Amino acid sequence: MASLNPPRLTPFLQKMKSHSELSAADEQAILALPHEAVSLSSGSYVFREGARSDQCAIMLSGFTCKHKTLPDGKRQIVAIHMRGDGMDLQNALLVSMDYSVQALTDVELALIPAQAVDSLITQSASVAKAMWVETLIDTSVQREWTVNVGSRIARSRIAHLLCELGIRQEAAGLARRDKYVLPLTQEQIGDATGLTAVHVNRVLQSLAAEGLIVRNRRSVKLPSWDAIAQAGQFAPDYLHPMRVSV
Amino acid sequence: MASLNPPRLTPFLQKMKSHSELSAADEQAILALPHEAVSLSSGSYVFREGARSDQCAIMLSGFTCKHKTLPDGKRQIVAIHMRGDGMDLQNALLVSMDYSVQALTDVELALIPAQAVDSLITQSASVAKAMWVETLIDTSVQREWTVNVGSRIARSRIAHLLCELGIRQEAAGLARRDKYVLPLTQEQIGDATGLTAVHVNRVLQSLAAEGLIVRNRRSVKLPSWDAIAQAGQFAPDYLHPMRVSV
DNA sequence: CGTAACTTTGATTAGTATCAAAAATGGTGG
DNA sequence: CCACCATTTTTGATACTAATCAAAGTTACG
Repeated sequence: MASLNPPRLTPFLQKMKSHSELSAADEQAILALPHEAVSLSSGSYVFREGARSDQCAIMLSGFTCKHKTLPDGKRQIVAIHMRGDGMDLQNALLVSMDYSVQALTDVELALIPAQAVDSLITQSASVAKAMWVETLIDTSVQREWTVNVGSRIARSRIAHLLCELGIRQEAAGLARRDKYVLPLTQEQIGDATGLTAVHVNRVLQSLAAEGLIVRNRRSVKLPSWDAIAQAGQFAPDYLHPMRVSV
Repeated sequence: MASLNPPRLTPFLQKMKSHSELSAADEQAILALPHEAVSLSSGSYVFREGARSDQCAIMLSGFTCKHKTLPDGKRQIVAIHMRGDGMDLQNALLVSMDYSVQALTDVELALIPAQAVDSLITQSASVAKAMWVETLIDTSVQREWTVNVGSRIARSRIAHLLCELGIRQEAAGLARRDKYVLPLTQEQIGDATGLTAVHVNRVLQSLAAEGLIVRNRRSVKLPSWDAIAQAGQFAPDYLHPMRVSV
């Protein structure tokens, strides 16, 4: 189960270290967390709404999203996860999940027994704090998503999402903020921004016409960061200590 | 500064105990947190966007909201707080705030030096976990707010908000879920749901005409819980271990 | 009692959803 | 490597929800 060579959890550790001080012992303990590496193909579910899980998941590669489905069939994507992100750390402590996690691309992730996380944070106060900070940042990002879908017009919502994905991919060492692989279909962009796929398509075309984005298959270029950031009212503070290091 | 008689932090402790096991020593330690009780009048600010604070706040009475202001002047309320809620516990660990906290009514709150919270969680792993759970629940609520403004029509958004406020006031021992004081103006309901005050007014009138709500000054009655819950697609699971105990 | 804040009403417009279908793309098996 | 099928993107026409603008009532409050 555990596998230390190569240390799979390194991306997660890096992210933790970007905002928290960890001792060498803490780092070792995190890397030594027992886990199972799992590969899933695009579209498959990591967790399903309402299920109970005793595992925490950490993204190793690819992209997943968290989404909730409404009685009328609508579906809202509430978060996107990429390399280094921990998902459902709360399974270490909580209850049943009120959302699903689905693979947006082929993904690899590490599944950690929730109990192992629980005992680690019991042992180490600094790891516990670091995990807490992870959650605090998640909350902060979630607040900004609420703002995005609640207060911005379609054009800004989409621009904002594109900026966030750029910054986060850059922070994760996956790409440059102004040129990256967009892991979402237009339908999914709609689910994340509270718009229909048709309208997303029209907005993307208009952004392209203005030269704010250049689309090429599944990748986007953002020729002028300032321009797209302004269109999206994007201010990266809410991503917090997610330092950009490329 | 500290004041143990009467123990002001009891509502907060109760909320923590509703989801986490705490030893007698932990309970004492929480109640003994040094703090200053502060009264603010409606409209005044507890924290301001961008400021840095070295204090955590706990609601003792009244209502506050968290909101973010956009460059175009729009404002999105992203959370509402009431008795027992801890706000900005993250100040124990983090950085600058990317939102403001404003009193919706006259409020009393306890201000705790962030450093005191930090040292408490360093000492007690179980308190640290309980604080973490608080944050996890906040995130869960925030996800549901994202869904609310992102995926629901106006009528459902408002109904959902009314249900949440009812359940939470009931859980906090402030009122019954089906009859409580609504601490928001229609403008503020609009800011929380991503609608204009004018439209909120019209939707409230239509909900009243259907008999789903009965308005009387600042209080609401919800004659049929099932009906309003259905209108709002309200499923309380996202509030998690917030047990209802009246 | 007077004023500011809040709620309500009416008329019009703008933004986005909806519906339907065609075009393009991507992956798969023969 | 091509043909085929499913998925995704694109286009067009229309409907509708909610925003906007403006102003009149109403309520709360000092």
